[in-house]
Amino acid sequence: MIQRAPAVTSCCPPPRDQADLRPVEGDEAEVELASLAKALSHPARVRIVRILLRKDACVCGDLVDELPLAQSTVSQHLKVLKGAGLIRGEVDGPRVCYCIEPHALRRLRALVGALS
Amino acid sequence: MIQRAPAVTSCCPPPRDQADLRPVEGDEAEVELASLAKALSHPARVRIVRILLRKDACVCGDLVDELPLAQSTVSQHLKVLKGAGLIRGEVDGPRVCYCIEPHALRRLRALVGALS
DNA sequence: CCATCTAATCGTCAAATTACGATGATTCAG
DNA sequence: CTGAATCATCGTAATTTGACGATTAGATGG
Repeated sequence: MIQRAPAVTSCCPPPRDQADLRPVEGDEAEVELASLAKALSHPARVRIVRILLRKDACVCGDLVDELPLAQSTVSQHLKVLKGAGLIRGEVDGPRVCYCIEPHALRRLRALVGALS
Repeated sequence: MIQRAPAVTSCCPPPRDQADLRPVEGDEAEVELASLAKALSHPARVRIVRILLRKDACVCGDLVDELPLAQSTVSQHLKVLKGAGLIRGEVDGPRVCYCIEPHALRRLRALVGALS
């Protein structure tokens, strides 16, 4: 059992809501959807997103405890999610605090929703 | 310019609407979302889905004409989409007629929508 | 039957993905 | 300053992906 300092509440305040005016169709939208889908194309990454959503606040290495993967592997998955813009990481002392990027999820919903 | 016989209208009649009772959370849902996302994790496959949606009816080798890819590559992408359950292919004489599997798209929307 | 057309499959290659342990960088406690 | 803790990065190996040309399998038309 590893002890850790209590989680900081909301080290990643949700950014201001803002409408996304980019189109949901066309070549760019297709590449964008493919990119977001690729980030979610691995069960571990879907799980990370779910954990971050559930905990609402941001966790850091707790993710490693929740996943049956090595720390370096989790770090790689986090990098992929961050690269796609789905999460954000904020340095908080020796830890890094990850949280969902809400507008990226909204964008994903919009793009998937446009597949009608 | 390649001439082809006129497209058959609706060789893939949409199946009966039916509510999907499977949960949108939990391990299975995560694997399912990852699987669907993986199918859409390539721009060519997103494009194929969009084309099939736009044409509403099902096209076959016309997809090859619309994509800057070799026939065998398109066939592979179609196989991936079919494997994920997103499209269906029906043999129509010497051709194969592909169309969207609407309930799979609904399922995808539900799973993505559950990422709240 | 035979030639043709369509689409799937095979074989191949380069590149990307996924996983891990080891190593580095950074921060904090003492 | 030192050591411990946390996390990123590196190096590596196994697997998968994506692309293509060539070939195979079926169906149609003559």
